[in-house]
Amino acid sequence: MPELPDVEGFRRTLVSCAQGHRIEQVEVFDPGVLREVTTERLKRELEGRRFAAPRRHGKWLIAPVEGPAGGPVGEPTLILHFGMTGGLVCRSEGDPPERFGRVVLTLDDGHQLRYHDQRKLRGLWLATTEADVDRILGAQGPDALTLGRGELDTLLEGRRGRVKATLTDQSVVAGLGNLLGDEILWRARVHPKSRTGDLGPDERRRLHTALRGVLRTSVRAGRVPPRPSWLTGHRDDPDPHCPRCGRPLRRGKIAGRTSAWCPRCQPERS
DNA sequence: GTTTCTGTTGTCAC
DNA sequence: CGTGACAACAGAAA
Repeated sequence: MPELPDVEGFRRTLVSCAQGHRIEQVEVFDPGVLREVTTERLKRELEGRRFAAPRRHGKWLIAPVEGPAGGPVGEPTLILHFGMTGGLVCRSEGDPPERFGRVVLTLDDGHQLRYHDQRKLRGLWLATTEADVDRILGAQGPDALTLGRGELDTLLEGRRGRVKATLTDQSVVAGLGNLLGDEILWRARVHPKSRTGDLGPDERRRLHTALRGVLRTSVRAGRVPPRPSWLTGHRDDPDPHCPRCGRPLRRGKIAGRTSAWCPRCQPERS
Protein backbone atom coordinates (compact mmCIF):
# COMPACT_ATOMS: atom_id res chain seq x y z
CA MET A 1 0.00 0.00 0.00
CA PRO A 2 2.02 2.84 1.32
CA GLU A 3 3.73 5.25 -0.97
CA LEU A 4 3.43 9.01 -0.69
CA PRO A 5 -0.29 9.15 -1.65
CA ASP A 6 -1.25 6.49 0.88
CA VAL A 7 0.70 8.14 3.67
CA GLU A 8 -0.83 11.50 2.80
CA GLY A 9 -4.19 9.77 3.24
CA PHE A 10 -3.11 8.46 6.65
CA ARG A 11 -2.08 11.98 7.61
CA ARG A 12 -5.55 13.23 6.77
CA THR A 13 -7.07 10.39 8.71
CA LEU A 14 -5.03 11.41 11.71
CA VAL A 15 -6.09 15.05 11.32
CA SER A 16 -9.82 14.35 11.10
CA CYS A 17 -9.81 11.56 13.68
CA ALA A 18 -7.38 12.66 16.34
CA GLN A 19 -5.92 16.15 15.98
CA GLY A 20 -6.77 18.19 19.07
CA HIS A 21 -8.03 15.15 20.92
CA ARG A 22 -6.67 13.70 24.11
CA ILE A 23 -5.22 10.19 24.07
CA GLU A 24 -7.01 8.25 26.81
CA GLN A 25 -5.49 4.83 26.31
CA VAL A 26 -2.68 3.18 24.39
CA GLU A 27 -2.98 -0.53 23.65
CA VAL A 28 -0.18 -2.51 22.03
CA PHE A 29 -1.33 -5.85 20.69
CA ASP A 30 2.00 -6.66 19.08
CA PRO A 31 5.17 -5.07 20.44
CA GLY A 32 6.90 -6.30 17.30
CA VAL A 33 5.98 -2.99 15.64
CA LEU A 34 7.53 -0.84 18.37
CA ARG A 35 10.96 0.52 17.43
CA GLU A 36 13.34 1.88 20.04
CA VAL A 37 10.43 2.21 22.47
CA THR A 38 8.71 -0.05 24.98
CA THR A 39 4.99 -0.41 25.49
CA GLU A 40 5.41 1.13 28.93
CA ARG A 41 7.17 4.24 27.72
CA LEU A 42 4.72 4.66 24.83
CA LYS A 43 1.81 4.58 27.27
CA ARG A 44 3.50 6.88 29.73
CA GLU A 45 4.42 9.47 27.08
CA LEU A 46 1.21 9.45 25.07
CA GLU A 47 -1.64 8.93 27.53
CA GLY A 48 -3.01 12.27 28.68
CA ARG A 49 -1.52 14.25 25.79
CA ARG A 50 -3.20 15.61 22.65
CA PHE A 51 -2.32 15.25 19.01
CA ALA A 52 -1.02 18.45 17.42
CA ALA A 53 -0.94 18.92 13.63
CA PRO A 54 0.80 15.98 11.95
CA ARG A 55 3.10 16.33 8.97
CA ARG A 56 4.43 13.99 6.33
CA HIS A 57 7.78 13.66 4.64
CA GLY A 58 7.98 11.12 1.85
CA LYS A 59 6.60 7.90 3.30
CA TRP A 60 6.99 9.00 6.93
CA LEU A 61 4.18 10.31 9.11
CA ILE A 62 5.30 12.60 11.92
CA ALA A 63 2.80 13.27 14.68
CA PRO A 64 3.78 15.57 17.58
CA VAL A 65 1.75 15.37 20.76
CA GLU A 66 1.41 18.15 23.30
CA GLY A 67 0.27 18.86 26.80
CA PRO A 68 1.02 17.31 30.16
CA ALA A 69 1.46 13.59 30.62
CA GLY A 70 2.99 11.27 33.15
CA GLY A 71 6.55 11.66 31.95
CA PRO A 72 8.87 14.51 32.94
CA VAL A 73 10.50 14.86 29.52
CA GLY A 74 9.45 17.35 26.83
CA GLU A 75 6.64 16.81 24.38
CA PRO A 76 7.44 13.80 22.22
CA THR A 77 6.65 13.04 18.58
CA LEU A 78 5.11 9.83 17.37
CA ILE A 79 6.65 8.65 14.12
CA LEU A 80 5.07 6.07 11.85
CA HIS A 81 6.28 4.17 8.83
CA PHE A 82 4.02 1.68 7.10
CA GLY A 83 6.39 -0.62 5.27
CA MET A 84 4.63 -2.52 2.51
CA THR A 85 1.45 -3.52 4.28
CA GLY A 86 0.81 -1.02 7.04
CA GLY A 87 -2.08 1.39 7.46
CA LEU A 88 -3.87 3.79 9.79
CA VAL A 89 -7.64 3.85 10.25
CA CYS A 90 -10.15 5.69 12.40
CA ARG A 91 -12.77 3.54 14.13
CA SER A 92 -15.19 3.77 17.00
CA GLU A 93 -14.69 1.97 20.27
CA GLY A 94 -16.35 -1.42 19.96
CA ASP A 95 -15.95 -1.68 16.17
CA PRO A 96 -14.59 -5.06 15.10
CA PRO A 97 -10.78 -5.20 15.33
CA GLU A 98 -8.57 -4.96 12.25
CA ARG A 99 -7.27 -8.21 10.89
CA PHE A 100 -3.68 -7.16 11.59
CA GLY A 101 -4.27 -4.57 14.29
CA ARG A 102 -1.08 -3.84 16.24
CA VAL A 103 -1.57 -0.59 18.15
CA VAL A 104 -4.80 1.16 19.16
CA LEU A 105 -5.02 4.69 20.54
CA THR A 106 -8.35 5.48 22.18
CA LEU A 107 -9.28 9.17 22.12
CA ASP A 108 -11.38 11.31 24.44
CA ASP A 109 -14.43 11.14 22.16
CA GLY A 110 -14.50 7.36 21.86
CA HIS A 111 -12.83 7.21 18.48
CA GLN A 112 -9.79 5.07 17.98
CA LEU A 113 -6.75 5.53 15.82
CA ARG A 114 -5.60 2.05 14.81
CA TYR A 115 -2.24 1.11 13.32
CA HIS A 116 -2.38 -2.19 11.48
CA ASP A 117 0.30 -4.04 9.54
CA GLN A 118 0.50 -7.56 8.28
CA ARG A 119 4.21 -7.90 7.75
CA LYS A 120 5.66 -5.63 10.43
CA LEU A 121 8.53 -4.52 8.24
CA ARG A 122 8.52 -1.06 9.83
CA GLY A 123 6.54 0.37 12.74
CA LEU A 124 6.30 3.15 15.37
CA TRP A 125 8.99 5.31 16.92
CA LEU A 126 8.80 7.94 19.66
CA ALA A 127 11.16 10.85 19.10
CA THR A 128 12.10 13.19 21.94
CA THR A 129 13.57 16.11 19.97
CA GLU A 130 13.62 17.48 16.44
CA ALA A 131 17.14 16.14 16.03
CA ASP A 132 15.82 12.76 17.09
CA VAL A 133 13.14 12.97 14.39
CA ASP A 134 15.82 13.64 11.79
CA ARG A 135 17.92 10.75 13.03
CA ILE A 136 15.01 8.32 12.79
CA LEU A 137 14.03 9.41 9.29
CA GLY A 138 17.60 9.24 8.04
CA ALA A 139 18.72 10.87 4.81
CA GLN A 140 15.70 12.17 2.93
CA GLY A 141 15.53 14.09 -0.31
CA PRO A 142 12.91 16.78 -0.81
CA ASP A 143 9.33 15.57 -0.65
CA ALA A 144 8.13 14.57 -4.11
CA LEU A 145 4.95 16.60 -3.79
CA THR A 146 6.83 19.88 -3.46
CA LEU A 147 9.35 19.22 -6.19
CA GLY A 148 9.81 22.06 -8.67
CA ARG A 149 11.10 21.54 -12.16
CA GLY A 150 14.46 23.11 -11.65
CA GLU A 151 14.88 21.21 -8.41
CA LEU A 152 14.28 17.88 -10.13
CA ASP A 153 16.72 18.85 -12.87
CA THR A 154 19.38 19.51 -10.28
CA LEU A 155 18.73 16.22 -8.55
CA LEU A 156 18.88 14.18 -11.75
CA GLU A 157 21.86 15.82 -13.34
CA GLY A 158 25.15 14.06 -12.94
CA ARG A 159 23.76 10.84 -11.45
CA ARG A 160 25.21 7.57 -12.64
CA GLY A 161 22.54 5.01 -11.76
CA ARG A 162 19.41 4.03 -13.62
CA VAL A 163 16.57 6.49 -13.59
CA LYS A 164 14.16 4.08 -11.88
CA ALA A 165 16.64 3.55 -9.07
CA THR A 166 17.21 7.30 -8.76
CA LEU A 167 13.53 8.21 -8.63
CA THR A 168 12.75 5.64 -5.94
CA ASP A 169 15.81 6.43 -3.82
CA GLN A 170 14.38 8.17 -0.75
CA SER A 171 17.58 10.09 -0.15
CA VAL A 172 17.23 11.69 -3.58
CA VAL A 173 13.45 12.21 -3.76
CA ALA A 174 11.24 11.23 -0.82
CA GLY A 175 7.92 9.49 -1.38
CA LEU A 176 8.14 7.63 -4.68
CA GLY A 177 7.91 3.85 -4.50
CA ASN A 178 7.87 1.01 -6.97
CA LEU A 179 4.42 1.61 -8.43
CA LEU A 180 4.75 5.39 -8.68
CA GLY A 181 8.18 5.06 -10.24
CA ASP A 182 6.92 2.80 -13.00
CA GLU A 183 3.81 4.89 -13.55
CA ILE A 184 5.77 8.14 -13.88
CA LEU A 185 8.34 6.64 -16.25
CA TRP A 186 5.65 5.09 -18.38
CA ARG A 187 3.70 8.33 -18.65
CA ALA A 188 6.89 10.25 -19.46
CA ARG A 189 7.89 7.63 -22.04
CA VAL A 190 11.27 7.10 -20.44
CA HIS A 191 12.82 3.64 -20.21
CA PRO A 192 13.40 2.69 -16.54
CA LYS A 193 16.92 1.46 -17.27
CA SER A 194 18.06 4.74 -18.80
CA ARG A 195 21.14 6.21 -17.18
CA THR A 196 19.89 9.13 -15.14
CA GLY A 197 22.76 11.39 -16.12
CA ASP A 198 22.18 10.70 -19.81
CA LEU A 199 18.64 12.04 -19.85
CA GLY A 200 18.13 15.04 -22.08
CA PRO A 201 16.37 18.25 -21.03
CA ASP A 202 13.20 17.17 -22.78
CA GLU A 203 13.10 13.83 -20.98
CA ARG A 204 13.68 15.53 -17.64
CA ARG A 205 10.88 17.96 -18.40
CA ARG A 206 8.54 15.10 -19.29
CA LEU A 207 9.48 13.33 -16.07
CA HIS A 208 8.57 16.35 -14.03
CA THR A 209 5.25 16.78 -15.82
CA ALA A 210 4.44 13.10 -15.35
CA LEU A 211 5.47 13.19 -11.71
CA ARG A 212 3.14 16.07 -10.97
CA GLY A 213 0.24 14.55 -12.86
CA VAL A 214 0.56 11.10 -11.37
CA LEU A 215 0.99 12.48 -7.85
CA ARG A 216 -1.95 14.87 -8.11
CA THR A 217 -4.35 12.12 -9.09
CA SER A 218 -2.88 9.59 -6.69
CA VAL A 219 -2.98 11.88 -3.68
CA ARG A 220 -6.61 12.65 -4.41
CA ALA A 221 -7.35 8.94 -4.56
CA GLY A 222 -5.25 8.15 -1.47
CA ARG A 223 -3.34 5.52 -3.47
CA VAL A 224 -1.89 4.88 -6.89
CA PRO A 225 -5.22 4.22 -8.59
CA PRO A 226 -5.28 1.05 -10.71
CA ARG A 227 -7.17 2.75 -13.51
CA PRO A 228 -7.60 0.99 -16.84
CA SER A 229 -5.82 3.86 -18.56
CA TRP A 230 -2.82 3.65 -16.22
CA LEU A 231 0.06 1.21 -16.20
CA THR A 232 -0.79 0.33 -12.61
CA GLY A 233 -4.18 -0.90 -13.76
CA HIS A 234 -2.53 -3.66 -15.76
CA ARG A 235 0.60 -4.85 -14.01
CA ASP A 236 -1.27 -7.64 -12.26
CA ASP A 237 -3.07 -8.82 -15.39
CA PRO A 238 -2.33 -12.40 -16.40
CA ASP A 239 -1.02 -11.16 -19.74
CA PRO A 240 -0.42 -7.43 -19.28
CA HIS A 241 -0.55 -5.05 -22.23
CA CYS A 242 0.20 -1.35 -22.55
CA PRO A 243 -3.02 0.66 -22.19
CA ARG A 244 -1.61 3.23 -24.62
CA CYS A 245 -0.37 1.15 -27.54
CA GLY A 246 -1.53 -2.38 -26.80
CA ARG A 247 1.91 -3.98 -26.88
CA PRO A 248 2.74 -6.61 -24.25
CA LEU A 249 4.43 -5.10 -21.20
CA ARG A 250 7.91 -6.13 -20.24
CA ARG A 251 9.08 -6.96 -16.73
CA GLY A 252 12.46 -6.98 -15.11
CA LYS A 253 14.34 -6.31 -11.90
CA ILE A 254 15.78 -2.86 -11.39
CA ALA A 255 17.28 -1.84 -8.07
CA GLY A 256 15.98 -5.08 -6.59
CA ARG A 257 12.35 -4.37 -7.45
CA THR A 258 10.14 -5.70 -10.19
CA SER A 259 9.58 -3.09 -12.84
CA ALA A 260 7.06 -3.03 -15.66
CA TRP A 261 7.37 -0.96 -18.81
CA CYS A 262 6.23 -0.77 -22.40
CA PRO A 263 8.98 -1.62 -24.88
CA ARG A 264 7.35 0.52 -27.55
CA CYS A 265 6.33 3.63 -25.61
CA GLN A 266 9.53 3.57 -23.57
CA PRO A 267 12.26 2.82 -26.07
CA GLU A 268 15.57 1.60 -24.72
CA ARG A 269 18.31 4.15 -25.00
CA SER A 270 21.13 4.97 -22.69
C1' DG B 1 -1.35 -31.38 1.37
C1' DT B 2 3.18 -29.10 0.81
C1' DT B 3 6.80 -26.32 -1.01
C1' DT B 4 8.06 -22.17 -3.57
C1' DC B 5 7.49 -17.72 -5.14
C1' DT B 6 6.02 -12.93 -4.95
C1' DG B 7 5.45 -8.31 -2.95
C1' DT B 8 3.13 -0.87 -2.72
C1' DT B 9 9.07 -1.33 2.51
C1' DG B 10 14.04 -0.38 4.01
C1' DT B 11 18.96 -1.91 5.38
C1' DC B 12 23.18 -4.22 5.06
C1' DA B 13 27.21 -6.94 3.29
C1' DC B 14 29.81 -7.80 -0.72
C1' DC C 1 27.21 1.71 -8.35
C1' DG C 2 24.92 -2.78 -8.54
C1' DT C 3 23.25 -7.20 -6.79
C1' DG C 4 21.54 -10.42 -3.49
C1' DA C 5 20.03 -11.61 1.13
C1' DC C 6 17.18 -10.45 4.75
C1' DA C 7 13.24 -9.05 7.79
C1' DA C 8 7.86 -11.12 8.44
C1' DC C 9 3.76 -12.79 6.55
C1' DA C 10 -0.30 -14.11 3.63
C1' DG C 11 -1.92 -15.68 -0.53
C1' DA C 12 -1.22 -17.55 -4.99
C1' DA C 13 1.20 -20.56 -7.85
C1' DA C 14 3.49 -24.84 -8.63
